[in-house]
Amino acid sequence: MNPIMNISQQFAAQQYKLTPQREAIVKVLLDNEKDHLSVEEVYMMVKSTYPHLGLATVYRTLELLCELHIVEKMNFGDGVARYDLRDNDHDHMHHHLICSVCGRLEEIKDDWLLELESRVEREYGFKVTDHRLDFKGTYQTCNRTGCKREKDCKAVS
Amino acid sequence: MNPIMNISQQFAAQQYKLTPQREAIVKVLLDNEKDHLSVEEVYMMVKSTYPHLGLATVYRTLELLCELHIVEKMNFGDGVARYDLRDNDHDHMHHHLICSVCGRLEEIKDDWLLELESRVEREYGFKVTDHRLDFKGTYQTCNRTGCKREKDCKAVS
DNA sequence: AGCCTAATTAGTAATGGTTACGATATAAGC
DNA sequence: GCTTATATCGTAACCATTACTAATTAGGCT
Repeated sequence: MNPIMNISQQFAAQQYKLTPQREAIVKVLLDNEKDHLSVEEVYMMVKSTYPHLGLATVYRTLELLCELHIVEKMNFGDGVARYDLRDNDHDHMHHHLICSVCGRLEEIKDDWLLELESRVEREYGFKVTDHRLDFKGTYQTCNRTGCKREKDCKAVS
Repeated sequence: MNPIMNISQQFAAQQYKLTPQREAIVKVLLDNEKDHLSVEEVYMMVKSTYPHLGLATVYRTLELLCELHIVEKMNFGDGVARYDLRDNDHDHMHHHLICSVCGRLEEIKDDWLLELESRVEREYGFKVTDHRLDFKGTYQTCNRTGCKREKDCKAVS
């Protein structure tokens, strides 16, 4: 099914109105589904096709999309929240590689933690509903020189 | 070795001065090593034994401790940075359980990811230097009723 | 097609965590 | 003790986010 139709139906089903602003924002997310856009980035991109748009609307819409499980809000320690479209099938299951050299952020669309989650349940009596797994490091193709300490310390892991 | 002596040596080794303020802050961290204190929490606790203390000093000191690898800065999505003492032996290796019901945050002092890290290196050409693994869910002892959606959406995962 | 009304938006002010800054104080080496 | 680079204090500035108000609009109803 056309993803925008799908999302539009989810809006209607919960009595949310599908305004042109919301539609434009969703379209930007779909066009950039590989990225993890910040609010400011989404704002800028939507502005180019819909110049009359308030920043607060972007905040409100992304929060709404989060509530509808259409996007996931996350924080990579650069001081801004970022949003990622959720897969219908894999739900919350993906991990990240964050390169200290080039800053690239790659997504691994796999769930490697099923084994560990059952172990947590067994050993700690803790039923996992969601998880987060990020790896920080460097790509072998990114030959690095010098010390990266400062950059790493400013960020929150 | 006395941990405060150890840290004091690390300060000296890098020509940082061991001021009473810094010592008081480190002492609070050592006294609460199970917790993940926020800046404000550290500030309050140090104030009780060292009333004449500026908030900015706490920020600066915690950043310094992070630079020296004595603490780790992290973000659990509640809007404030939190700091955790690093083990000398296990370095960055620990995971978290975060309970949606009671808000409890438990640390797992184990490294379950060595296998996955070598897999990342093999399959993605990515050399891991650090990682983060958090599980969200509920303790079986926390019987829950109702919907938790809203709370989860406000937070960043 | 044209109302009605609750939902939505724009614009901006307020908030709150964090950082920057200038003047004062102080730890450590001589 | 004196010197000086370093650290502290208090506060103002900063910036992402949220709250608020008046004006607009989508969608249901006739």
